[in-house]
This record gives sequence, C-alpha cells and structure tokens, in this order.
Amino acid sequence: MDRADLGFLLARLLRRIQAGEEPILREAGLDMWGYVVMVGLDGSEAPTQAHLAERTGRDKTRLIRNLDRLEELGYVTRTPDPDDRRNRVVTLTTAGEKALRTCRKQIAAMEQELLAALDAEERVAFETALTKVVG
Amino acid sequence: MDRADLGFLLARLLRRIQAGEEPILREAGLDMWGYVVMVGLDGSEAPTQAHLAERTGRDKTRLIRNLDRLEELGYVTRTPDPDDRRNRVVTLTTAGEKALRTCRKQIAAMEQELLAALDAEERVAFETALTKVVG
DNA sequence: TATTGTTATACTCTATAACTATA
DNA sequence: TATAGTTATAGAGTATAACAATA
Repeated sequence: MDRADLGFLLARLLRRIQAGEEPILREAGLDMWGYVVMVGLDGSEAPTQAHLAERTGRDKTRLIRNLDRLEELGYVTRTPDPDDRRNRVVTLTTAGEKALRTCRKQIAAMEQELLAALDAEERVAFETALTKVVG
Repeated sequence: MDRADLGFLLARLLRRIQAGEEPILREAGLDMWGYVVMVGLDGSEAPTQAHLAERTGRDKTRLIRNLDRLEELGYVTRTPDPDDRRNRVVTLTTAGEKALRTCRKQIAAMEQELLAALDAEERVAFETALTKVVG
C-alpha cells in the first residue's frame, strides 16, 4: 500500500507532464520557465519585474533572461513606469495571449490523456483533492 | 476551474513535500538522491550499479557519488560479484535498513500532514487515483 | 542612501566522453 | 573487443554579489 510514497508518485507524474509539455511549448518558442512567466502575466500585467518574480516563484535575476526571450518573441513588453522610471511594467501582448491560449489548450488536453486510467468521477475527485490541498 | 493547470498544482505540492523531506533526510545524513537510491535498494539488492541506476532513473555516473556517500555512512555495501568481478552488487546494510525505515515513517507522517485539508475519504481517493495513473 | 533592473562571478549539477579493470 | 565502474572535462543552471540608473 505505502510501497511508493507520495513524493515518488507525484515526481513521476510531474515528469510525464513536463515531458508532454516540452514539444507543445517548443512549438511556440517557449521553455517551461517562459510558460510559467506568461501564465503569471495572464489576466493582469505585472507592475514591476520584482513583483512578477515573486508571483512566479522565480529569482529576479533569472527572470531577466526569460523576459529577454519573451520580448524577442513578441510575447511580452517591458515599458518604463512614468511615475517611477526605475520600474518596468511587464505586459502580455496580444500575440503572447494568443500563444498562451494555444499552449494552455494543448497542455490541458495532454494532461487529460495522462489521466486516461481514471474514469470521470475519479478524475474529478483527483483534481478537486489536489486543488483543495494546494490550490 | 482550469485556472491552474495540473502541472502547476503538482509542482507546488511536490516542492512542499521536498521541503518537508529535507530536514528529515539531513538528520540521517542523506539528501534526496541518497534517499531515492536507498528506496531503490529496499527489498532487493542490486546485482550491478547499472541495474540500480536504471531502477532509480539516475545516470550511472551520477549514482557513484551517491553510493560513495552511502557507503561512507555505512548504509550500503558494494561487493564485487565473484562470477564477474567487473560487477559490484549493492546491498543495504542493517544500519541502512534501519535509517531507511525511520526516514520513511517520518516522511509518510509529514506527507499526511500536508494532506490535512482532505477528509479520510478524499485522501484515499486521491492516493488511489494517483497510484492508478502512475503507480 | 535605498531601490529597480542588470551584469558578472563563482558554484553546483548535469551530460559526454575518456580511462581502468575485468571479461 | 566489449562491458562495469570510475574519473575528467565541458556545459547548463543557479545563487550571490557588484553595478548603473533613478528615486
């Protein structure tokens, strides 16, 4: 019953998900962290890069390379805040929003495939529980 | 509903688990990979290090440092196979088994604490689903 | 002087390819 | 020559600290 502990099972599932995400993201020019950052920007722009770093759990110095790349792809913009020109507000472009929507849809589908061993009820129970614990 | 995708939720939970494991393992002189290797040895010794590497999903060259450390701690032994002296069979010592049991017990308890938001039924459903998907 | 964003440096982890010893 | 284990080298990823611009 407790032959494999929770951490092992979760790690295995997460690795599968990341493996499934990789080709989808690559298609859009993204890697995992680029995707994480874009998800962090979805819905609301970030007033400063430091805010965004905290929101995504990423170090502010590591975030910079990701933003460079995302800007290069035309997915985000960094515009100086007129009120405090040290700050740069980070915003998803419409192209970025579109790419994000596409990736999300494909990733959600891929995730559901990975849960194929579960029937509808079990699937809901699993996702509900997970959200309850950590969401 | 699909605000946070599965990968994000799993990653967050896994990070919490790893954070909870860290002090438990450190107490026993282990890091995460040392623990993974010992779990891989539990129940049956590994006939060769290459076998063990595959069993634990770890590269054979990276495994070596872990085994050096585990041997140093007295948790495992590497003994040449008389039939083919190139092979070294890796075995958990009794001290290793004891340390592993202790860690496992503490980690299982820590994991259950992390699931405190779930009632007994939900918890079973969650673990069952996870095992079904990936176990 | 303090803070935002950036760059630079060192350190760890990983991947690949040599090396040794046995076969 | 081929394989198990080991070591060495180079590369990627990360953390820390210094730096420039603005407040």
